[in-house]
Amino acid sequence: MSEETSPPLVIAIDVSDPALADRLASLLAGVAGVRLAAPGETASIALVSRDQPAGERSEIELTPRERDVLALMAEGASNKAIARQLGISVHTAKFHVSSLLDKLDATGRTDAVAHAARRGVIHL
Amino acid sequence: MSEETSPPLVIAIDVSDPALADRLASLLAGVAGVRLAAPGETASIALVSRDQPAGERSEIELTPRERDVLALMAEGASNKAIARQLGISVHTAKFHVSSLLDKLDATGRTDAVAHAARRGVIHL
DNA sequence: TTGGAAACTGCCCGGGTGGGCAGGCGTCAA
DNA sequence: TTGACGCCTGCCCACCCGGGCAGTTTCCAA
Repeated sequence: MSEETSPPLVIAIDVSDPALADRLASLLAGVAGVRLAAPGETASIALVSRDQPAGERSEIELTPRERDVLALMAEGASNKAIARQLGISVHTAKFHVSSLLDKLDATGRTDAVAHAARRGVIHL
Repeated sequence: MSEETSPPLVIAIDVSDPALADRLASLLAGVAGVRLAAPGETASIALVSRDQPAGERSEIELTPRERDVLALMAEGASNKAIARQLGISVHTAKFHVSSLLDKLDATGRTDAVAHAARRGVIHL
């Protein structure tokens, strides 16, 4: 073979804005070692849009501790598990969870991680 | 290039595999019109990993009813709420939830929607 | 110094959750 | 016909969850 150091990266463009998608496509077209995925092809890497609709930059303000708790919640951790892994009491874990539900405008922990994921606060 | 027709695209690399992330970074470094986001900077576009762990292309098989229940779970609905909206008993709702926990290999409903989202079974 | 925010802990309690048990029905393929 | 499967229902029970109450400490800014 012609000694490929590594197989070309297959990249999918998953951007709703057509103009931006087009621009990305032409930019990547000239890059060696990269190939754009055919429609329907399973790519290993994707280019995705990351900004909120521009009016909704609702950077929900979470404290460091709340982020810790939120991350564990997204792993399905119970209050007891959160407490153990963070070295705090169950009561404190519940305290943080309660704040999270409040800030994320959620009715329960499942709703909370779903909201957080939707708003880009966490990445699943 | 007499003039910049548009500002450079700020791209974030959000890939867990360090080697792959590195490769992407060096590939993109030489592309005109593209700039890599600084750590913490809010990028408009992100490169994300898209493939399952390669052995686990597990198109998890859910029954139609299970998809209904899963969608409601992702909205934070309780078993009672699921039952009411689907016109079934709470027991049946619990039955479907239980099947979902099993199929999604989750420890609880929060874990279930997180897993489903990660595996692309649902979109948040 | 005073105040506020973050983080932490405790107790109580109604309701939700998850697991186990034991069934029912209709459909569809072997 | 017999089985498998999806879908449905019921009861029991230990445990978890979320909300309310009240309190502590530390740290930082006004």
